[in-house]
Amino acid sequence: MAADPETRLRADARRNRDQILAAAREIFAAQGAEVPMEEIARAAGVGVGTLYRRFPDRDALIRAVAVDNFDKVLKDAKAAKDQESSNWDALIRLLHQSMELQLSVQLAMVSQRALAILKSDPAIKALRDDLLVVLGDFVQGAQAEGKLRTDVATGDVAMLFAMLLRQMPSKGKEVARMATRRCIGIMIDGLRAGRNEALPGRALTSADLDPSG
Amino acid sequence: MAADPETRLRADARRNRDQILAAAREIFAAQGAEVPMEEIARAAGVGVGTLYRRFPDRDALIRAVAVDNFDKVLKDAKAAKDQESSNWDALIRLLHQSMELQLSVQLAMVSQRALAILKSDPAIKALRDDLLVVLGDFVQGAQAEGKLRTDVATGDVAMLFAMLLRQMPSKGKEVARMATRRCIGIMIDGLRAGRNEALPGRALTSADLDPSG
Amino acid sequence: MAADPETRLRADARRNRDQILAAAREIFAAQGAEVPMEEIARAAGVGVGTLYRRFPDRDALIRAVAVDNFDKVLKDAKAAKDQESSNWDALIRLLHQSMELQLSVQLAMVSQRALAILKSDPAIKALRDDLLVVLGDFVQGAQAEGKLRTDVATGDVAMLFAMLLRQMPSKGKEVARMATRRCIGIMIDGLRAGRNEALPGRALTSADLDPSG
Amino acid sequence: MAADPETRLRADARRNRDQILAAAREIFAAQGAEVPMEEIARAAGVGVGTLYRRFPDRDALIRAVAVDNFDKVLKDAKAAKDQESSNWDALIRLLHQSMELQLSVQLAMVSQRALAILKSDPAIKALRDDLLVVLGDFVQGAQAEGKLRTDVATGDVAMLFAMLLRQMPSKGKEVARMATRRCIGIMIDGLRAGRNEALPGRALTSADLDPSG
DNA sequence: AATGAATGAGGATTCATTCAT
DNA sequence: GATGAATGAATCCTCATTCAT
Repeated sequence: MAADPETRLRADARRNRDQILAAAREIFAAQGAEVPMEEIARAAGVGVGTLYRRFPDRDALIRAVAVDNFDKVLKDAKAAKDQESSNWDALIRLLHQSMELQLSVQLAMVSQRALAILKSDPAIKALRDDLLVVLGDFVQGAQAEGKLRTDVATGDVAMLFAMLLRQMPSKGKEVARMATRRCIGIMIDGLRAGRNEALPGRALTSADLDPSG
Repeated sequence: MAADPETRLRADARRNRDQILAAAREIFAAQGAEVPMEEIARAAGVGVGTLYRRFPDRDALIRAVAVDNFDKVLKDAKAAKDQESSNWDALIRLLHQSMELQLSVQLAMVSQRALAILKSDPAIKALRDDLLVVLGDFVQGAQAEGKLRTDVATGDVAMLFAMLLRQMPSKGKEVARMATRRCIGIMIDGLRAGRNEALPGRALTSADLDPSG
Repeated sequence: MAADPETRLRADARRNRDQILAAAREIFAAQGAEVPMEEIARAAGVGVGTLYRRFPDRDALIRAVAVDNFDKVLKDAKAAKDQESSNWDALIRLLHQSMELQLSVQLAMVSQRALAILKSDPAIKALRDDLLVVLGDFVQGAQAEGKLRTDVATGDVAMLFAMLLRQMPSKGKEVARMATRRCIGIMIDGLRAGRNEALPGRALTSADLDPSG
Repeated sequence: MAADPETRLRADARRNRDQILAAAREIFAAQGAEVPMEEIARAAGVGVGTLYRRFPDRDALIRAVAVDNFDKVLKDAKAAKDQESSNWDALIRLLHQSMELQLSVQLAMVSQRALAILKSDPAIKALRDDLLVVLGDFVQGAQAEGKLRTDVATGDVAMLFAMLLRQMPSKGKEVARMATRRCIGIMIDGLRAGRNEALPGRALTSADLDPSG
């Protein structure tokens, strides 16, 4: 008798949490991270009070959305590693999937505030570090395979990756989608080993991405 | 006695206007378009009242910054056309210069609000259209020269261009600068005529960029 | 479960709304329609936020006060019609009651801004039209009774009425009250059928009051 | 050589002062006393700086407009006294002229702020006192002549007078003008000696008008 | 636990007044 | 003296967060 109601509540609570997270992701992606909390609550079909019960303040919500999404990227990356036959293919697959992830990670880019929040969250940092490790494996592996140009490093690829994680400004969803795909294609061709101009500077490593400097 | 609307008592007034515009550009670029007006005024070394005398509201300021910057990009593009020996070189130069312009055009991408404002300003629209024409010339010219892959069109290049017009999130200015340069290099290699994979979809034209759809 | 838009959680909400309206009426009457919103909120014993939750902006508040008051005048007029034995008596009663209503309708006269707002509100227009109809009945009835001079029409009486709906500037409430009563008495004597000088111009109708010309 | 430039300047200065005063009167009458100083300056065809040189602040300007106008009313009253054959006629003439003065004295009524300012100005107080003396003479004289009802006193008439000094809200200038004239006519009929109902309270004297209580 | 009303601090904007030209 | 640019205090309004129901 005591266990059930609790389980029951948990189910409700989780549903609420998920709805809020989903609504927040969508709205953040569409309008940036500065939307009124009330609007997010409305989109999630709950009252503001409920939203605040789950996420003590806006920062917590932003963090939660970000964790949720980094998590997805990481899962995708790992899946790519497992399922693709070469590192180069895994890398290409990941770049292509980035398109699907636009709605999420772009958060960090769209809002200075969000960026500041994310930088300081250990959970997010951990996920990000994990992701960079996986990406680093891809890069080294693909270079070993002779597919990826050798004058780039993990940081370079991450940068390209980050660049893609934005919404393309264009006529409509269709075009935006195609545009992203084509940009990815061009980038991949630019990354391919073989006939390339020398790049300026030095290869960028994961360490270069740390925004704490 | 004042010859044009840009003379007279403008010793200080013009100076103030320029300072405000410069401060706004920098701050918008660094922190997005939602910074307190007072902060911009402070950065410009004037009182809020002065800021509002020059620009009736935030929208007007955003517009002015955008016009100012599109104007610079366009001037750069024309200079590239005049001074470079081939269209391919002009295109490369323009892509590289885009780095310098990050602080400006990114405005439109960083803030939904800014984007909405810019879309509706005829002056900005005109500048943008001009820019697309110049870019279109480069693209066709460079393809005629055999330097640019022929399965891309103006819209593709504009998209890459737009993608670059953001601030790279990274350790410091130095790294960010290098990162951008390297991304540009990779993109250029991806654009080079010759040995490339087929791109998905169809070549994007200027028309595909029109956000009115 | 909420039956109409005026029930539910309105124990406090409705109380607040009423307090705000009452405070606004009093303050508008005393100091004009330009008082800081904060002062109104304070007088109503609520925070500004609450005021703004109920009335999206100052205009809405002015409108609400005006509607509230026109409503009262109209109710009074209808009561006079029902309870007085003659139209002349009803008219006199209404003129006298106007004194009680000073605090309200004068709004429209005291502030250009308020006037502009009221002119454009359909709800207020409707109430005003209703009031003019009732007044018109009084006028015609009283003339038929031989009590009201026949060279006046509804518009004339409405004008006198409007003139009374102001605060008399004078030593104190007592005197102001008496002054109004005496002015009404003088006007009534001036309106009485019988021994009068001819009035200039033509009788003013309801149509002459329409400020849309 | 020394005298002339000074006289010359005086002429200019006076012209400016008069233009400002005229503009202020018109604008105050039309829009109330809260219009931006800049608007008044513009209407007067001078810069704000000049306005402020003549009138140290808004209050001073309001005071000056009021003095100017009370002065006119007083002159009119004295002229009426001299030129009309009876006190009753002089009183009637004054009431009628009140229409012409609407644009001015209404100042005091339209704005609480203006009222407060006027109350505290000795020059205005003196003019007002003078006016009340003249009006008192009219009243007593007309009662002696058997034309004015004897249950009214100066204060009553001043109240009626004050009531008229507002802009009538109506279709247009024509109608407003006629409405005022007709209201005056009705009031005069109400004031006429003879066949009247008893008024409530007691006759109001000049002392009752003193707003300092 | 869910809801939405209340609060008030924060940021936008206006305008009286001052001051350099 | 005249002008209009600059200043900043005052007021409007929004929205994050808290709390009574």
